[in-house]
Amino acid sequence: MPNSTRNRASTGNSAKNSEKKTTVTPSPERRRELLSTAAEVFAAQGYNATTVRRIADEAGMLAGSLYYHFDSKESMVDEILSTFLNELWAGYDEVLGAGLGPRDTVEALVTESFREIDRHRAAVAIYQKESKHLSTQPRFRYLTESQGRFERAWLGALERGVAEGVFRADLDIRLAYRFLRDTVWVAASWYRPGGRHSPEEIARQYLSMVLDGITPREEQTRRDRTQRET
Amino acid sequence: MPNSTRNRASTGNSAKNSEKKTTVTPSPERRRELLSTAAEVFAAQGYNATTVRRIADEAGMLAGSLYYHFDSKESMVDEILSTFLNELWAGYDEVLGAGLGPRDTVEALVTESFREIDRHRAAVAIYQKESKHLSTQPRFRYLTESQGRFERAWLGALERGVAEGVFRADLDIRLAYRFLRDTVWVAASWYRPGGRHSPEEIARQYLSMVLDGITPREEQTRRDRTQRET
DNA sequence: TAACCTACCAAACACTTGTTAGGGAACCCG
DNA sequence: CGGGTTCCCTAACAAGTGTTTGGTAGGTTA
Repeated sequence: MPNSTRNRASTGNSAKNSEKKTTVTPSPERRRELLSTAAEVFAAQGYNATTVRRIADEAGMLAGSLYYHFDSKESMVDEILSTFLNELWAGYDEVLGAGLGPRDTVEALVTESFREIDRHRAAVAIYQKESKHLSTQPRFRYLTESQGRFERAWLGALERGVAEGVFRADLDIRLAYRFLRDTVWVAASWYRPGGRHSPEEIARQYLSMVLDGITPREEQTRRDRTQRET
Repeated sequence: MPNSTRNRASTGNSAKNSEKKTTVTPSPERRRELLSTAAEVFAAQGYNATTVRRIADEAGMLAGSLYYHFDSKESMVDEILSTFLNELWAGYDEVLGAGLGPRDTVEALVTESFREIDRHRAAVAIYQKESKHLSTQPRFRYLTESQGRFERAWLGALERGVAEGVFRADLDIRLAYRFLRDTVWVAASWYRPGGRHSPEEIARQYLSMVLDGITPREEQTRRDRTQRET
């Protein structure tokens, strides 16, 4: 594995820089197609349990043919996860740069997260299951970095919220952060695009539970009681 | 894999029943020790990514020696998960049979869950990551069944709660169920026994967020405002 | 037509995987 | 002492793994 002889330079190109680019140039559209099916299989079976033969099978070709488009199985997850995280942070940065208040920030982040789950369900599922032990490899260091940005963004919003009195003062901030983070992302394990609820609808419900709890508030109690008496 | 010849019957026992019991009898304590380290590795690396050589290494022995105690890698996860689920349901059944009201039931289930996480952190982590694709195999059908009991228990408590007015009437019950279930069990991914918070303490915080939300309620707002003005 | 490029196949290679077979050291029991 | 049991090691096997190599059908270009 470490000393895999770099080949495919048989046409005798410039021998100076050992660029990763192969001499052939697969079409980016086909790459995306294959990555999409690969992501689906990874998400369903788990990364390690998925054989490249299975991916090829799902794509209607043989195992070796995948290596015309990608240079390793690892590169596939890498590309799946990194493109997902790039799009995710594009959305997040927009929210974080909008100068919203803490509560609006939290709401916007949650909503944006569910939109990303809607768009990248498979990638999110992979991220959840595999990021922990993938991030130990230097190649996937960006996973750890992303997690750090994630934490700072959420913790910041929560802290400001507590300071401004829009969030409860008796919250354990770090616990609340993990609570929010987890509740949002685990949805990828059961969410199916095109189902009964739109991402925005699910976000609304989640926010309602997280912000106000599942027990009735004063006003709601009064209103419900009135309704029940009629 | 399908036609692995059943051996180890060379001593010529009664040839009638093909019992799984081997002729040798490893000590149950040693089994538990090995299962504990195996669970730790499974939880950290994932089941498929974990080699039996790695487990043996962690246990200070060689790969083949594990097969004196267990007859397959699959048997190890099986035993880890089933003993965990047995203990879990012992606790759950006690709660469910206590005749509590819906809210007390939910509180007791959550608290019990965190106690189980405290005791079986590794097993819970494995259950989360692997149960989905393990449950497709007939050997692990009990995982699916357990999930069904799980769902009925939670949904029942939630429905009764809504009917009695102790939970909000506008809840999407199934969404709330998944919300509760996930928020509780994902804690196993970051929880470390012996940390700052006891299981009961974490359960209290979680319940506080789930039941009352993270925004201040009327009374709290008033009290906090008073405190801040002093 | 000839040269070339894209996208795949067929077949293998090197390695890792779970698992097995036989043996042997330490210990208990008679 | 001698037989038996417990627990592990050494050494291998067969299947499966990711990956590479060379080839080739079909389309495009000149």
